[in-house]
Amino acid sequence: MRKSKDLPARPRRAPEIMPEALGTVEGNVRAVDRALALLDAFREEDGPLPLADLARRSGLHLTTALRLLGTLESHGFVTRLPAGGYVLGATLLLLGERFRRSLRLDDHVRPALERLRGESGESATFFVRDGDRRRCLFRLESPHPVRDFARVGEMQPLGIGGHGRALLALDPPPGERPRLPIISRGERLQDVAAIAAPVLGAEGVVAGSIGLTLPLYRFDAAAERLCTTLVMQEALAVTAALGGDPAPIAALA
Amino acid sequence: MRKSKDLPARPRRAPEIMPEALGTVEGNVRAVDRALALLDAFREEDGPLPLADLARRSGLHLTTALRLLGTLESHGFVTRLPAGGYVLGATLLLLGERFRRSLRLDDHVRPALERLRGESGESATFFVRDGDRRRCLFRLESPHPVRDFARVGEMQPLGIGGHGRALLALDPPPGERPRLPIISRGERLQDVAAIAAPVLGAEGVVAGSIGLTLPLYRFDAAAERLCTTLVMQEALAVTAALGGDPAPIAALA
DNA sequence: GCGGGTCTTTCCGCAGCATGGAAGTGTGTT
DNA sequence: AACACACTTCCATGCTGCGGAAAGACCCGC
Repeated sequence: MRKSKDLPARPRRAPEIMPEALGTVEGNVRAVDRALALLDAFREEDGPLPLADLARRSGLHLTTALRLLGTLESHGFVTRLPAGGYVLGATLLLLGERFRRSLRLDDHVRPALERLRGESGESATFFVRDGDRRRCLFRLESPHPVRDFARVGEMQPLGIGGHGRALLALDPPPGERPRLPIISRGERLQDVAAIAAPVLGAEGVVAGSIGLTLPLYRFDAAAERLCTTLVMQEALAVTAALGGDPAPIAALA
Repeated sequence: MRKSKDLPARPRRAPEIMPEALGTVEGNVRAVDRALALLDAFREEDGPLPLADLARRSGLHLTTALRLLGTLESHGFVTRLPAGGYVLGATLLLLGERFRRSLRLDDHVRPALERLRGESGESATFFVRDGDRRRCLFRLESPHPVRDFARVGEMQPLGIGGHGRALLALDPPPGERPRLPIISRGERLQDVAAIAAPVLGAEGVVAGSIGLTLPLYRFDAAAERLCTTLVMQEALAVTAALGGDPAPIAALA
């Protein structure tokens, strides 16, 4: 028995992946794929979307979109307005919070961000690595009328920008030795400065990156001194709170 | 043609709804229903869940759960940990924020909550009506070590508790005339006080309810005076900011 | 080491389900 | 009125998701 062992190694799945007219990935349940595509069709700023728009955006037949939306609605993933049109549903808020909570960062990160913003008056943000990018997990807006923009949940590139470099700072390319906190001036976004430092978790891996962002014109020598101090202080504090070892961070200060 | 018109009116769908062993609602796409049930299977505090647990909780066959989770994963709705087990995925955070943003309340409600908490030192919360219940949309935690609990996204009953009554205060039962803000002492939760007032949107309908909650033992006469003032002030301010008419609220002060 | 347990994954034939065309209803516009 | 458009219902078809079976992976305790 265990004949499969004797057979020559064979690809796990049919290798002839056809060119795929639609975005349906091999091995996925089509109906679910399409339903999730409908959720993705809600882009940033649009209000209620009519059925026809949603069907068009997701490339689905009207009938199909209607049926899927009905199912999504019965679970609270979308809401159908009496006036007509669909919006995202409240269940997403619940699950989104549940996701964030499952990372167990709220308790320590949120207060740290509040201290940062409180003492600097600038926007405070926390990113985590997500694959080969980074994702904004927490964000407190500066009270200033002029400020940069970023949204919770958003993805940004790794390796560039204050947080983008901070997340990699503890595994630098050979020969380099970054200084913490990372200071970026107009690096990813023009006219925006960022001061960021990595945070270590209990397992010794980088848990995320904490920092401040502000318009470049406000980032004078005094602001730099203040932000540098504050960010390092909180990076060390959060690391300690998470049970991590502050030494690798302090070593690069 | 159109023979159906000549037939006697018949129920739109087969009326013999079978007892439904599973929770699959009539007229829904089964595969999607099940996939969403899997997401719901992630309850509050549990860490990574193995496939078998998820299948059990949602009443699905192992094979089915595996397939659906694969699809969910490819859209970032769940993440499979290298160590084994599934957790909710980051896409939910994005969509959850997008949902909240679609209500267009952030800009005015969040700063108001910050002022409330700043001046009172207690937890500030904003609820909206959701069907015949209410849902916590925003929440800022008090810095006090002793405080009540509530989570963003959570549902609570209408008609009871400070916010539960505030949401109904402008459509009172005949003969009653509630006073604003609503003050609740240990009404829904023992030992918790709540001070809440409704907020009106541009259409003249109740947009939500804003208020403070604190442990009852801290709610003395001085605290009551302060909280009452603050909550009314912010309820009026947010109403004005949303383009609503403050008069109905002020009239009940 | 062996054997029993649980969890995970692949494979595959069948049935039932999701699919999309067609036609119906309804609302607003010319 | 006639049209255009958005939404909804109905239904036959054939494809797709289903779950049984079995193999693999890994953990135990003996």
